[in-house]
Amino acid sequence: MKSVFEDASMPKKTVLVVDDEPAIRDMLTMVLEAASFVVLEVENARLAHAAIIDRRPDIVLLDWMMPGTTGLELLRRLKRDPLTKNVPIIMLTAKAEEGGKVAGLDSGADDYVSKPFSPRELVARIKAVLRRISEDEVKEIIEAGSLRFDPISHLVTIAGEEITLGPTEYRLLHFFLKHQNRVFSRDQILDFVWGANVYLDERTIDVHIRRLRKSIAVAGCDQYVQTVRGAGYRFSIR
Amino acid sequence: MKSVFEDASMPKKTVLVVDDEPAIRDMLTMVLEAASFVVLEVENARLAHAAIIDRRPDIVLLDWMMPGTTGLELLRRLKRDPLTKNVPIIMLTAKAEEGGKVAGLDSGADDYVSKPFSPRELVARIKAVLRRISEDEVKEIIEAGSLRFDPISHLVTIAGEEITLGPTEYRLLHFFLKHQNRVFSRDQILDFVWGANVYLDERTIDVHIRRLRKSIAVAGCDQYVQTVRGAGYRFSIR
DNA sequence: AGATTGATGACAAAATTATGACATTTTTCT
DNA sequence: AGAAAAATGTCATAATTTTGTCATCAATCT
Repeated sequence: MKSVFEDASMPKKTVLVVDDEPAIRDMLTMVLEAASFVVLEVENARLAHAAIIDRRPDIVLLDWMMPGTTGLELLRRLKRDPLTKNVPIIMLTAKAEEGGKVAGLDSGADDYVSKPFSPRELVARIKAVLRRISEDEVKEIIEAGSLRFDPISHLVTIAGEEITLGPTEYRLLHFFLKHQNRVFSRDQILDFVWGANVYLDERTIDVHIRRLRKSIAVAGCDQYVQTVRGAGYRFSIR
Repeated sequence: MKSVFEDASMPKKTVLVVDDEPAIRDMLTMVLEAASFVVLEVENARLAHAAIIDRRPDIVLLDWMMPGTTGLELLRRLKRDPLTKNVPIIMLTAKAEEGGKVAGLDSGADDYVSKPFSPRELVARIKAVLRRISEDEVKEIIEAGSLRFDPISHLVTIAGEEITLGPTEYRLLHFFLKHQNRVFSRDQILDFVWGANVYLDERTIDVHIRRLRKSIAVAGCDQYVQTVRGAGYRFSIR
């Protein structure tokens, strides 16, 4: 499966690079432009905030360590502002410090890449985040058997009957519906539904699977959520 | 910049170094071990072939210029043999000759590094190849007779009917399907399906063979799993 | 026939998944 | 803001499956 971003007909995505060191900005710009992104550079948090509102980048690469307002501070500010809180952000950190990692993700970063990183890895992460985001933007009704999923009205029905789902179960079901007839390991499910770098006990997935099954256990729809021993779970109407 | 990937939790990858010059082998070994690879060394093509089958390295570094069978020749041979053709290979060449480069890649090398190279570059290339390989690993639908094996949905069907397999039988069948019409000793099967350095009673293989046969005993598919007395087992639809 | 090698059924231990309960955290409502 | 309700992540425990070995029987070879 080729990445959607390699499609020349597709408008290029814009990345905002926020880093105080010109050398690093240059490096990132080179890498990202080679990967067909449009790159914007700013050197501090204030300019970053302005650029995000002004230029509406598709994603922001934010350096953790910056003089003045730190990346973390900016991250929090951005996530608080309704105008900017939907812009995906990838944090760049010098070291994989556990503390920083957790703090950053808790504050809403979509992913986290520690320096030094390989260009290939960075680009892959960016694309992964963008893919996740753009997938969520697809609002089309999905039907599977007697189950009907309507992302627009945020309504799930089985044989006409409305079903109530918690936020997580809703996302989980949406994910499954978008990728039917395919096994996913718990790891993958975690990545896609919860987001990268979320550390949860693998067993927690089981619990959510159970909750989802319970919720859609009407007309036997819970059978669509299938356990594949030793591999993970699969959604299939057969 | 420091080394990029240092994940102690990952099982170490094994690199086979094929080069006739001891000095170069030593150098490579040092570099690779520093990067947490397990290194195997051999000095010629014949030994290389044996080592690949025997030790199953995750990747091979192959010198272009060698007395006797050249690297290119070995590369072609490896890519022709179904048993070895999936092992990723990086060619090492003395100079970046355009011609050689093209020939090597055309013959199936996964990447190409020209000497002299920086240790960091070499390690980066190796990791890049390993990542690429593991990403698009074996998710191809395989059909044999009325049997259909779909790794994507993790589904095995015979004449349309779904078959249930335990994890081990599933892997065993997958292995057989990828290497049809070829006898494997129990030792080899153990290595391929259970993984190297796993000690199990040889008779256990028999039991799993039987379980696999029983599971696919629909439309006579169990006959595909053939006993080769004194040698091992073979999967063949004839 | 005697010796080897493979096939099978039975088991108990090990591994994996399902579930119900609970403490917290987040959201919603008043 | 404060109370009430909903949602979440973890556990401990139960329910299922899977797996490695054995003991025994069958087939093949010398």
